[in-house]
Amino acid sequence: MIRQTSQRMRGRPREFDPDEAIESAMGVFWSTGYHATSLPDLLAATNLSRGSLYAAFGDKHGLFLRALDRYIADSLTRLDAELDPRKDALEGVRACLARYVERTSGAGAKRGCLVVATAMELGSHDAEVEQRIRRFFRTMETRLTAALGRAKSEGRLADGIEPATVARLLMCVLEGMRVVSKTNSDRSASEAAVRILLDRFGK
Amino acid sequence: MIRQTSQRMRGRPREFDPDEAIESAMGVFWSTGYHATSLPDLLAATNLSRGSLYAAFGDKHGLFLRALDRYIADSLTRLDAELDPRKDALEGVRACLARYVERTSGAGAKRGCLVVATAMELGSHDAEVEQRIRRFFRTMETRLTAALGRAKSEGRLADGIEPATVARLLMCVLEGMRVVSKTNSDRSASEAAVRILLDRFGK
DNA sequence: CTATTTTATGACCATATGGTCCATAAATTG
DNA sequence: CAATTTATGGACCATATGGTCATAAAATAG
Repeated sequence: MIRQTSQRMRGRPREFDPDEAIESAMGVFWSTGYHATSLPDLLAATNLSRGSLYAAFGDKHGLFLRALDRYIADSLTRLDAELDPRKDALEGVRACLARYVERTSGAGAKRGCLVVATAMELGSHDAEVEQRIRRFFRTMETRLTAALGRAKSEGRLADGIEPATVARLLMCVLEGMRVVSKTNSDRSASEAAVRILLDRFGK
Repeated sequence: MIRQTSQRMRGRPREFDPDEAIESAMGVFWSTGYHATSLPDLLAATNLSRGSLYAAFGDKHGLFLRALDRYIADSLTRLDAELDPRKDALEGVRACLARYVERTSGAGAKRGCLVVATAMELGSHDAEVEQRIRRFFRTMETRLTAALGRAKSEGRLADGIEPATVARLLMCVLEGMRVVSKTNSDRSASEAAVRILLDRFGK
């Protein structure tokens, strides 16, 4: 079933790129949600026939998991770039907040976030999904805590501010922005809300 | 179709209480989501036959709207009680935050929030739903702004803190808690996050 | 070349879906 | 009582659903 694309294999070669298919499927699930996405939707987006899709990914759920994994990996890659230990820690956190403001403003805002949508739609009904979401949130919170810990050791955090506590607060703020922006993508309000946080917790 | 239960009507009287049916339907939509809830699910929860349900509520979507309206009304009732102008404003905000911490902790946390789930699942695909969610968020933010405005005029807010900005921040924090708590209902983390906010913005 | 292995295609399937309809029951009115 | 109005339950319907399978096509091995 799984094969190395780099090496010459026996049978008829695959005519599509599985990564591209996952990327396309991710887009549909992202804008439409899991249950509201039908097989025909996925076939149209990926340009696959039913048989090919099932042979490659097992079923709709399997494909969804792959798409979710890709979305999460992309998110963490961006987060890692921003919170790179070689860069200024507080500046990294600031960049991260700025990105969320950016993503939840204007036209693209209404698309929301695949992780948040999935957490709400399947969170407590699908163990495989739940585990992935939990792990993602935990990882993100851990990275934020680490960055804030560095900021603190550099004396850049206001007195009495605990990195872990602020990290949890930021998690709520960031994921909350994705919810609120579904019906209100006013950029300046988000910017002000984020600025007030940095003003009060940094120094 | 719509009739006054208080007044005597001509034909056979209804054998069920529509409000109870809406309440039951709300429960199912709340734990299961819109698309994942089937007609049989709703019939079982409400103890109605198909005919009765369709006669009373039009269709699944109509019933959902009624359930959503009820959920929103309940939420705003609680919010109003907490932010009652006759009570201490900052204390009211504190109570509101405490209630969200409560709701997102322990066993019941994983049920999430019907508004947040709906915003993510149907937000940008269903105009009637979107309007309701937008209005709810707008109302909630307005009430928080008003309460914070009162707190400020009583000198209970830290210097340079804008009520509208904090209200938006609180919106994100509160709705974000509902997302994060789907996979992590650790109470103490939420408590600490909320406390840090009150410590820094109140006085 | 033939045999083998793998993929692609789309017809096909069983079932679940939301929604409609109607015969019957039950209550009210005159 | 008869007539009227409404509610009920469930049979029924068209369609959409996720999923399977037989066959054809393309590549390699010998």
